[in-house]
Amino acid sequence: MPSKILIVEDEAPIREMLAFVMEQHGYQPIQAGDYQQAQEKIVEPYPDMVLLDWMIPGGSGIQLARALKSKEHTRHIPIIMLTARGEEEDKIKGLEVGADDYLTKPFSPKELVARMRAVFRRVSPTNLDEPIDIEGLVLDPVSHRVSANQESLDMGPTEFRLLHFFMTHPDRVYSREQLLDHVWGTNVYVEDRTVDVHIRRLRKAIEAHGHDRLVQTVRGVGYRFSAR
Amino acid sequence: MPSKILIVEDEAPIREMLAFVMEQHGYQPIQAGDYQQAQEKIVEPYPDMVLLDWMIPGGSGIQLARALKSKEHTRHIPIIMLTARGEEEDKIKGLEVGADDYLTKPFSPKELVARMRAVFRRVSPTNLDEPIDIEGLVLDPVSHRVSANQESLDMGPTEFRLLHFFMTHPDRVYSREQLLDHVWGTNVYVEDRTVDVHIRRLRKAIEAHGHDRLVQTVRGVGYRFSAR
DNA sequence: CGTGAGTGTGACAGTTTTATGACGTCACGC
DNA sequence: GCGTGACGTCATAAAACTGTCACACTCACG
Repeated sequence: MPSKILIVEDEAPIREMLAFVMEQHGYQPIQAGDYQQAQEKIVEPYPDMVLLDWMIPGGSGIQLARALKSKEHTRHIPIIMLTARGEEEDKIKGLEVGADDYLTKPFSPKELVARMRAVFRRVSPTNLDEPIDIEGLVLDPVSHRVSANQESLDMGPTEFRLLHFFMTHPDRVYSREQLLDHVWGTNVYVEDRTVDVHIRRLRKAIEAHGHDRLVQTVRGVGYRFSAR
Repeated sequence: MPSKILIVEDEAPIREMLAFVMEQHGYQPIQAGDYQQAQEKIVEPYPDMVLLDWMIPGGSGIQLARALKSKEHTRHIPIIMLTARGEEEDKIKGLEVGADDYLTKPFSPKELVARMRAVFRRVSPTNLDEPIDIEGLVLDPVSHRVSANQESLDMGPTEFRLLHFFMTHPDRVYSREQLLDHVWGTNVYVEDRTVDVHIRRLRKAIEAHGHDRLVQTVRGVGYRFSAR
């Protein structure tokens, strides 16, 4: 799941460089050259992090940070400030306003990415995931493993996600489209019938243990996961 | 059985808040405002976990952590450090001393509880300095040696740390990034793929004894150490 | 019984991800 | 200065996974 990173930086070359670095590391950059643009980009789907140049024209970064941190829906979005050397006071102010970290220019891409990782790690709550057990079929999100009778089952990543979705949403019929949305993610274009194939693979993976009945076909509608 | 949680925090309001949160979640809070008090509270019945503010007057948190981890009866008690923003080095030190996790203030009660659960889950089985034996593969943290069938195995320092981390955190997937954080340390910038190479070297070091299955690849996610 | 729509299956070719061997560098002890 | 061992990075080989098809099979209904 590529994270959306909003880059607020008025100097185009630097902005482009940042965007490039983001792409290199699997993030999805969104660029804004000034306060105005930034405001416009902060709409759903919200960015997962903001890289905020402190000195953007048309309003200081502090305003944007404050605006972000004061609204319910954007409060949680972490902000990394980018400051020029020696703007110590700004750093302090920035942290007070709610920035989560800062970097002093010039910085290396490596350092930036490392900081981003650290911030992400810090702000994202730990998984509470407990193992899910349905009819002896156990899915443990922590070890990322499915097992039955102490034996681990082998399956591909997609099958795992599919099963995970099913086990957390049992006893309910989902159309192929809904499954695509939930398991594959929105904005992924794939044939409906692809779901069938993965259902098949999932069944195959768990059938050896007599659990294939758990995945049920509802003709004309979709699939359901249920212990009956 | 409510778990006793020792809260070591000098700022009374924060301490009270923590105690309140603990009660809300069914834990039994024990409060200490400084090092001295904390020492006094660490008697039978021992607390089941310590929330330790790093900057307590009358002795730094590190001392308390070290004291706890050096005594037989308290060695196993997990410690969660509470640090102020930006004390990166302290975190590292804290983890070295034996803290099990850390939280950066300010943090949400939700996050705290989540971390606590995670730590409980993680630390429950293993002790710190005792040799760890998994499937005949024995790691002695004290002598810094690994052996299988009385034969000691040869591996580089990084592989040893990696194996040590794995053996103390089995049955859990870790992404390459997480492994870098835990084994290489934060603020070290190396490529994700470097982990692969060390996994390779680790496997090679232990495979001669039929233990290579212990290190498992979880495609698209990372690696896991598990006896299956 | 036919029929047609809806599903199950096995195969396949393209991609993505991981395993592996090699290489240059660096720190250290001789 | 010279080996030596450990590291991180690369290029390439090897696996594993994916989305689609074509075709077999089922089921509901006339």
